[in-house]
Amino acid sequence: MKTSQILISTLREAPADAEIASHQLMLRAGMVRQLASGIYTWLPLGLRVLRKVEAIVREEMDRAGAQEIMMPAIQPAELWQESGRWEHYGPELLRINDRHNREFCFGPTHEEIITDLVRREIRSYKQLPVNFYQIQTKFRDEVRPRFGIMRAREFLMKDAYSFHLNDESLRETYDQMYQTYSNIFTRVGLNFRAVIADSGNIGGNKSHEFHVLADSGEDLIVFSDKGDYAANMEQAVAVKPKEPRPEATKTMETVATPDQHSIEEVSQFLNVGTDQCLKTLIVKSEEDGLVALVLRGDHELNEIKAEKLDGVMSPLTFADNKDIESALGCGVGSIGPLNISKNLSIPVYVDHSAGNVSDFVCGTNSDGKHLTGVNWERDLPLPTTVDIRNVCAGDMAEDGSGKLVFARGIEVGHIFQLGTKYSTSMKATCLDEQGKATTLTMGCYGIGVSRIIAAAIEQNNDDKGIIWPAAIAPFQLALVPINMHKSVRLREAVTKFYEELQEASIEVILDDRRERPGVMFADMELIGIPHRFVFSEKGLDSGEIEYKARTDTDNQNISLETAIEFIKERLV
RNA sequence: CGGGGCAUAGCGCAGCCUGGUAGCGCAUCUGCUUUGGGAGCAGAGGGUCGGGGGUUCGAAUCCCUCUGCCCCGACCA
Repeated sequence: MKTSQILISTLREAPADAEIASHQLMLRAGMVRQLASGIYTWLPLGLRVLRKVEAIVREEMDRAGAQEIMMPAIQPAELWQESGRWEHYGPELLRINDRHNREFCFGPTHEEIITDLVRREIRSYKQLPVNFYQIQTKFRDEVRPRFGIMRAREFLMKDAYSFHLNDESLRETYDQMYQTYSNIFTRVGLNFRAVIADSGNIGGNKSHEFHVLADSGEDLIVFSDKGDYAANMEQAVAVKPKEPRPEATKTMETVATPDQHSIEEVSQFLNVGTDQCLKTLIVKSEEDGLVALVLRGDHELNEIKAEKLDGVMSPLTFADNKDIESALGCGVGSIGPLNISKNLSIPVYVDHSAGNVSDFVCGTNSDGKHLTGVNWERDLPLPTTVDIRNVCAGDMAEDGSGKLVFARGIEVGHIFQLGTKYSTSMKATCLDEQGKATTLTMGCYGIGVSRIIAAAIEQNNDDKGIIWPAAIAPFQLALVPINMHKSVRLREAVTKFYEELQEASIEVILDDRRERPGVMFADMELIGIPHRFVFSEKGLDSGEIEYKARTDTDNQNISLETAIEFIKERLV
């Protein structure tokens, strides 16, 4: 390809809207252009990258025995009503009506469609297991699209759905997909990590997210500094403290704490650590009542964990000030666990760590005073403790292999053992060996194909621009001739070399624009081509051309004779 | 959904406070010169100042309204 044949639309300055590196560079390098919030056009260069990623995903999925299909982007409401998600999915689901005023949606995911297909087409256990996938445009009307292609509303996704007669078969395919995903992200050239993820509401199911590690990542992931344990923040288990609770040494006293509300204020006022204070959060229960959650003052509530507790409303909803005033007779800053279950008969859940503090400070359920020297079991009963907090850096990993460290990640893949959630509601069955109708069990596996590109740039860029991993670069090699228009000899030598490279199936882009060298260098670096040859009159005299990898700091001269061999070695 | 900000040429911005026929840099086009890290000179084109309404002799500028885009937040006891 020559630059005269492909749109090179580079920008010297980043558009003011773009914040993070990948967004700025994709715009500056002419990979994408925004049409509306979260909706992008892919320009020729960007599309070449997208197709590369797609090809890798497709190859690995095919290798794993999955079958490619393509389902409609527009889906009828009936199927979503059948699964129950027409009501539950919320405003992220873009709903549309056709000319007959029938209801449809633009697919944010395809469980309903594939389940409908499979219940019609798959009759016998002999056809199982089966794994269908597609690479297709999705639309999710995100609360807040941001960071360009990273969190777009319209985006390209690979989604796969497997169907099985039993859980054992599901686990096999799940493990295979885990391996396939690792292969894909390794081939793309990403530094990634698989982490344990939220397994949803269906018990016993497993889920892993694949995260590309990057400081700009929206997700917080934690992993063991020594072992294999890795999880996302929502899911990371805060283990129960091993050491026993210290003995009580103080007597319980009520102290005046005028106008001290937050944990910070109270701990400073009383000159005790925040880890010696307990905070009591009041959330709504399923039956329109209240539930108390008790945490150490220095710990954060994990809402995902909390909303799974018996009786707690899901999604987690904090009680508002009015409810608290009327139920407890005090402001939010003065709540304490003492007598709360006895007097108000609301359930109390105590976090493991909070249950392990002695001589603690807490609210009294009346404004202007707090209790000090409070101790579990002596002053109030300690219920069975639960895990309802976010882990902290330095906590012990769940598998005991080491201490937890934090990193930021960009979620590029998610695999999930769905179970029978959709096959039950949509009655997807097939006949087993005994000729009996059996509900299928299901797995689903997603990859954010377009997001991979943003993630790759986040991990690979410098002040000059993008540095593509070789596997997804739009071109492998840039040919930059200097003053080609002034020298017939140079033009002929470059053209001959270019044709030889094409013969050798090397993906080369020849910069045949009549630009000054600096412009061509800057553009090829911004676009992120991994390798570069420079041709000049001077070099031809000695039969040499200049080579520089995108990541090199210096040029090296190599013989034109051996240049093709030279580059071939570097492209393997 | 709540809060904040922005909207002037393809991109980046100034002008607005204090109303008087719209400007800078880059990019684009033409010519000449130049040619190893985003060239120089000369010239040219390109704007319903996001839309609508109002005030005024006169609105990019003041007022109202709508729309779009960006950012932050949605863990507080």
